[in-house]
Amino acid sequence: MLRAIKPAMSDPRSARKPTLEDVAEAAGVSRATVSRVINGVRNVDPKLHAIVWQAVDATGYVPNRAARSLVTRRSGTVALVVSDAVSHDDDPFMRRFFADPFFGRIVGGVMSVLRPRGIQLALQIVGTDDARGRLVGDLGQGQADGAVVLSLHPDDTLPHQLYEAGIAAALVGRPAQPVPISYVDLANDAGGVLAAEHLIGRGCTRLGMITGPAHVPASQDRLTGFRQALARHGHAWFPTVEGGFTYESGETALLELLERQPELDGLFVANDVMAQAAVMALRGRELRVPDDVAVVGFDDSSAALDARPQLTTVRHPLEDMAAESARLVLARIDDPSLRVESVIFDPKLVVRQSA
Amino acid sequence: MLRAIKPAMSDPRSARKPTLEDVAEAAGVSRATVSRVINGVRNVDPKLHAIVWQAVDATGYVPNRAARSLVTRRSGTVALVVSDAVSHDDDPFMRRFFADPFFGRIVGGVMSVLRPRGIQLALQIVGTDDARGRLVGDLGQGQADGAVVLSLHPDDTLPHQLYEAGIAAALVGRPAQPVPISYVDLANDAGGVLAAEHLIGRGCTRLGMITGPAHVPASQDRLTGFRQALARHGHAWFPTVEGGFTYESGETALLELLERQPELDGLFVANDVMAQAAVMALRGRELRVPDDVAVVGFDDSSAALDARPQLTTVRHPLEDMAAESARLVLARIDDPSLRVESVIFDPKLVVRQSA
DNA sequence: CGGAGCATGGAGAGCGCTCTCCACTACATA
DNA sequence: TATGTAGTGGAGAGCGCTCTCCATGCTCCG
Repeated sequence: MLRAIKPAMSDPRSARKPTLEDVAEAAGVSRATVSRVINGVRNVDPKLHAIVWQAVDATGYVPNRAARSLVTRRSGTVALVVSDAVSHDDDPFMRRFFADPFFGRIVGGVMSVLRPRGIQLALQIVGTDDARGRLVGDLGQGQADGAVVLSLHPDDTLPHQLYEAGIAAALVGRPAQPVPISYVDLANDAGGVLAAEHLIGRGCTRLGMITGPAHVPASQDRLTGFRQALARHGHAWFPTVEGGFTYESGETALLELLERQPELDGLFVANDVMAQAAVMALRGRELRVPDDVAVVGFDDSSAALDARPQLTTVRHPLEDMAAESARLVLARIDDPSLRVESVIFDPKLVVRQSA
Repeated sequence: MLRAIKPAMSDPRSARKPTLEDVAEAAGVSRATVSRVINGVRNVDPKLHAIVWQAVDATGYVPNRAARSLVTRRSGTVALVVSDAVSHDDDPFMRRFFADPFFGRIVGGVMSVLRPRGIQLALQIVGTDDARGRLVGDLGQGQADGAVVLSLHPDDTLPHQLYEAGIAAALVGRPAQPVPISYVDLANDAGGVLAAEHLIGRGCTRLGMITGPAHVPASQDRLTGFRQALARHGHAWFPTVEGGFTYESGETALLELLERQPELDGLFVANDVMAQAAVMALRGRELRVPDDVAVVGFDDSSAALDARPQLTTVRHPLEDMAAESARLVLARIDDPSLRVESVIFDPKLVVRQSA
């Protein structure tokens, strides 16, 4: 007596998935023709075209991505790489980073471009140099066709490695070291200008600024814009204190600034977290915000809303920037010879209570 | 005269990537042996082992994932699926969702499990039924080995479709409709108990609750826990008003609640956003928080920190839950016959100023 | 000393797909 | 009728890998 050799088709896990071959047989054509129809290439008789699609429906065929990318050398995937220089991979900083809306807004922006084109988004986090090396290898091998890179550290070597490896990439944020890779960025200097003009418009005359770390390009640009706008209005000089983008550094910086300019009535802070700290510290000194000192922050992060009074701040169009970075990567994948490009977005002042 | 046929190796894009074959040649062994070494299987002479790794280094070999998964039928990828029932894919709700730390915390939790094992995370957003169908097809074809699913809508059919298709999956949050898929969840009822006991501990006697939508399991559980804990303390009845988890609904609900219980001195609200709205509305009625009415929220979201006074609230261990869901998927991929499992996490009360 | 038994490495098939060739038909042109 | 020219579909190679078989060489015991 013979036993059936075919496995039970009831369990979808063991059921053999239909292949191109099966569709071809069902449609009575060759594998190649089915492939042509599915990929919409070349001249296929419209009659056959219809028959093939019918067979696809009937068999429930879904193309096998692995097989396809093995031959096309395209994975249909773009990686979103978060690169940071932490000592170990489970750094608490990363936890904070993920919990920050910043990350989600970028994901949303990138997805809005990728999804309509049926391209996958693969998330990659690299904290160590070792991980970066592996990532470059994997991308070079075609694990993804390109990468949108979030470099969180100014000394990050990843952009350069990606360039060396010839991987299609775009950076979110101008790289600290010039590197021939396209990037999107915010016109940080324009943000500084916005802050300056708002404070001057309010009638502030004794201004000051808490800057970000001097080696971060965005910090420099915010300062430059602020300074130039003030200069245009005749303010040749104002005190600045460098902060580290953290709450504590904002507090310290404010106290130092007050020492150097006790009459301060207008303050620009290079990010919201430090601005929030500054506002708290001002109130601790019995200075009212905005009546005694008007404060403008930067980022429009959740810190701006947590602060009391809520912060007037400079806002990134982050989703749009992320979307554009995805477009840049896609363009580069299509045509690697494309010239390196940068797209700069304009910030917007969000007026709340602090200024 | 002969021209060199080999392409210039200077451009990494056109340079042929080394394959197993190349490594085998360099090591003077067969392809199969190299494969064995790289995958760490079976008995390979330690001497050859060393030689092979040396050849891997020398050639800069990186395995081709597509080729490998074509034969192993494993992609080495887990999908993080966000499933919602929106009319079109670019719903503003999605924008808000991505900007919410909730999303990032889950990504972080899932990554913490996947990364050490070298497994990719692919992000998938499905808003329409059509997209859901395609997703199930793609996953069935092996685009990913399994999926962590965030179902944002109680009527979502995706979990059931995944089960039908035999795809390894785990849900974050108990499904509204029972379905044989593992899930992680918060002990929402325990959260209700925490809130009740905190309010009673403060001496509140005239209690009330603003619940979430009745059809959302989490809402029901929060109410149940709160009710049972109060009952244990002799509070047989308290007024409840149903809200919709939105700011506006919280406002409206509070006003209705005050009408039914003007003497209210203790309030439990099923999420922070509504709680924040309730606090504002209470202050608008000249009722002090927490002195006149103590308020406990739920989620420990950014709304809890935005509120003034800041909210005492019930906190999810969201990262841990997400990590566990990833573990469940991985376990199921390894052994599809595993029984369906649920892992319930305990919430924690975060005491701030509102109660 | 012969053969069983085991450790080890190689040969080769084949995963599902794309894409280059090539064959064939149909029609126009010489 | 012989030849040129599209347009169309099929045959088949091969992408890079894993894994099952099989051959080989060795040890060990009767």
